Amino acid sequence: MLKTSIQTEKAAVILKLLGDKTRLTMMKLMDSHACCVCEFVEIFQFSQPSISQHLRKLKDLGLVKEERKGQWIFYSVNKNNEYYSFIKPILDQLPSQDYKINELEEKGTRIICC
Amino acid sequence: MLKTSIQTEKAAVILKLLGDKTRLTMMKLMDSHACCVCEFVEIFQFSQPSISQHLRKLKDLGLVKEERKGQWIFYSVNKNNEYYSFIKPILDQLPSQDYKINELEEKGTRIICC
DNA sequence: TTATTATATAACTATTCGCTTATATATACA
DNA sequence: TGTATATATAAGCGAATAGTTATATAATAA
Repeated sequence: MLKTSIQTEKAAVILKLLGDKTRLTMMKLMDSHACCVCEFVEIFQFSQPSISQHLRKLKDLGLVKEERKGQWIFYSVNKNNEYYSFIKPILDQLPSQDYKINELEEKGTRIICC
Repeated sequence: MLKTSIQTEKAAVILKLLGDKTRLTMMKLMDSHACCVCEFVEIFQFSQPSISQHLRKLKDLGLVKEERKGQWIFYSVNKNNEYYSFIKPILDQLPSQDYKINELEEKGTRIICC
């Protein structure tokens, strides 16, 4: 059953997290692709700790999940999270970021593991 | 025609504004009622300037509109704004705040003008 | 006119935020 | 084992945020 309501306070916390261009773009990307930290570093041109800290915040709220594959840790949107139905309509309205993945592939820096 | 996409940067700015419990609650209220500053002061128990500043931010983005009626200025969600279709699904998932209006009416502090 | 009420703006402050660099941890590989 | 690669954490710093108080502006009422 679709969740139709969410605590206002929780909603505000989630929206604040999504209210950062970097995190919002990451979420849009991770909604359709599992990505690792080094890919985000390449895409956003921020330091690796900066990317890790963004992911940490998203993970702390349960919005993303991580899966280690060898030396890499792949992050993706946690679609089993109870708030996924809240954020999905938001992500769906955002322009696709797939071209960023394509750019990685063209540069040969896309990580495809296992 | 429904707008199905929004610039990522603009979306982030809007979500950041909505990512504050006070503003988010105000937006939910104003989606169904026109409210004036003094009512919000009563509801949230913040100073009048604090409320005015929140409304100013929402107005600067075009998310709300104002209408002066005598000594009061009534604020409501601007449903003609190009981003309304972006925020509407968010507001719709939030719990109703109508009880706050009811409380004002019971206390006799609800402003109904003209 | 003068006083009152409603709202806006300015200035200030404590806290939060998002980045940085430095360092620690964990895995892969020679 | 030692070295390189990937990621996480800690500490620090400047900018942004959300509240406050003081003051200005605008409409109403006496």
